[in-house]
Amino acid sequence: MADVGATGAEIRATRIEKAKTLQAQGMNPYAYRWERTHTAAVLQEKYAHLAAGEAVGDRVSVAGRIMARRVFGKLAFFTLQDDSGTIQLYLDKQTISQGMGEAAFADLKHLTDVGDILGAVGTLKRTEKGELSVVVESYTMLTKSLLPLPDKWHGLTDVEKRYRQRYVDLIVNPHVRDTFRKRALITAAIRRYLNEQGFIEIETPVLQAEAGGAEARPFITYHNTLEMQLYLRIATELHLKRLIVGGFEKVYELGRIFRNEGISTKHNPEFTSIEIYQAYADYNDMMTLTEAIITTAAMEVLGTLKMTYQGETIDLTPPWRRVTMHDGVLEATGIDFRQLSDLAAAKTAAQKVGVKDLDTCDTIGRVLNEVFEQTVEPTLIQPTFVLDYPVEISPLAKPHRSQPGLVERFELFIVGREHANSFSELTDPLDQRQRLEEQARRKAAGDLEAHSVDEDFLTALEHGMPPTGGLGIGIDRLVMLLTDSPSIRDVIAFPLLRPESAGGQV
RNA sequence: GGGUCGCUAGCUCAGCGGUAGAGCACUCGGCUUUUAACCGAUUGGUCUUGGGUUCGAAUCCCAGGCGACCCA
Repeated sequence: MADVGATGAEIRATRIEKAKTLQAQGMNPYAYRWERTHTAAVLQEKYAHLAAGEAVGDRVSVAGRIMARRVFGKLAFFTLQDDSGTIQLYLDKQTISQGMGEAAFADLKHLTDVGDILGAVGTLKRTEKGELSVVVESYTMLTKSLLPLPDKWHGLTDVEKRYRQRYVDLIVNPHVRDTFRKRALITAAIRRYLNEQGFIEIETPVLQAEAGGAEARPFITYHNTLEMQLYLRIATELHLKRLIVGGFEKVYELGRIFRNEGISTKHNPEFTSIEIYQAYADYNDMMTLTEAIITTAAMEVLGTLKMTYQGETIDLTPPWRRVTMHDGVLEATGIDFRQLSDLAAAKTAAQKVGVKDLDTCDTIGRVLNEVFEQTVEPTLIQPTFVLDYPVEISPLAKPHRSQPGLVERFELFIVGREHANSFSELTDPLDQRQRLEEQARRKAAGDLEAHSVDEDFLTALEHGMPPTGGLGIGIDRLVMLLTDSPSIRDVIAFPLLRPESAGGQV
């Protein structure tokens, strides 16, 4: 193995040789199991009291990946990383020779690399420099790594490589593992809270004959035996409502949604939402529930409701501000849409305050929404419920009990982004049919995101759905908020990327 | 969809018309208290792909690929 170079291929070849050498010495470089007594974090805590230079005879067994090697003539220090943290291995020639024979220390120097997964048995001591260490009596190669890890100091920073090779990102960037641990804590805390409140989680179909429940373009797939086109769900709404019709009074589903739309720092084609439906409740109850869920999640991972996101201070302490869409727009622009009854006048007023892209707005309500999105949304940094949306952009929401032309709907905004969407659900089957048929007309006229008519859903409503409050929360955005992550790709383990080999290789 | 920027050694980056560079990693030698260990010696490249301009292209031009950011 003399004269090896340092290209990736050469490093790999060298390591394969090392694995063969280990094998020839009777050590399987791909072991079956390891009996571990302690994780790194448990050791660090249990022996926190050891003073520098102090040693104890307790024999422990650890395992993990070698993240750093500092090798001297007859002494070496390895940093071993496991799921819980890191622990230093103190490897001196004399101790290892006693445990494993004369050649063991030289083998350690020549046959192990950063990246290998090692098991080690030994006693504990805190070195004179203050690092808790396992004084190794014997070690075992558990897995020989063939590929080098990124630069130990700079790590892996290339975002494309981080997403494409997330396993490397996770090995060398500890905060990435933290983010996904927190994501798991958040979803677990939300489920625990809802279960305690008497909600049950029911899984509804991902494959659907009609993709309904939201304004979005679906993914299309094909079932061979049925010989039919199917859609991946764009929402869980219409099936969860069927369950309310069926007599469940508190249901939810936390799961994957698919929308065939653009990719950005805030959008991944598959993402996770939770939708929650509660019989005999309205959107006011849902606001309280939203506050409870998000504060529960925040306390779980942050332990406080006062937090920062990308340098901005956010206070999640309820109750959160509530403002109607009309009042929000009036505040931001001086335009009072309640005084406007003419589409052209509404557009003129909107243009006057710098709102663009009004061409497709064919009703005053849609103009209002456009003005809201462009002038108010980005300013809603602290948690804010925006209430009472135009009926034409809310085809599944119940008409407002006192405001004609509006529905009982709110969206929650934090750091200028939508985090939740909720209605007093529309339960009148005839009104619902009219609204969906209007959507179907828009779809026929070329609106790719318009709702489709789901006849079975309408039939369910005709059997009678109790008054119901519904709520959807975007889990990825919530995790972004609570982990201070700037991009949705930071909270999705394997975000969708175009394959490197795709396209016009000549 | 439009604009801007990026892609050079395993990793992080220089080089911007004249023989392809550094640090870390790798390999070899030395070293029993390191933690970005240190000292010494090597080694490592289809400069994202394809065209073009030029005596000469990593560098300039055109087109493609992949990504990042901003805008829609």
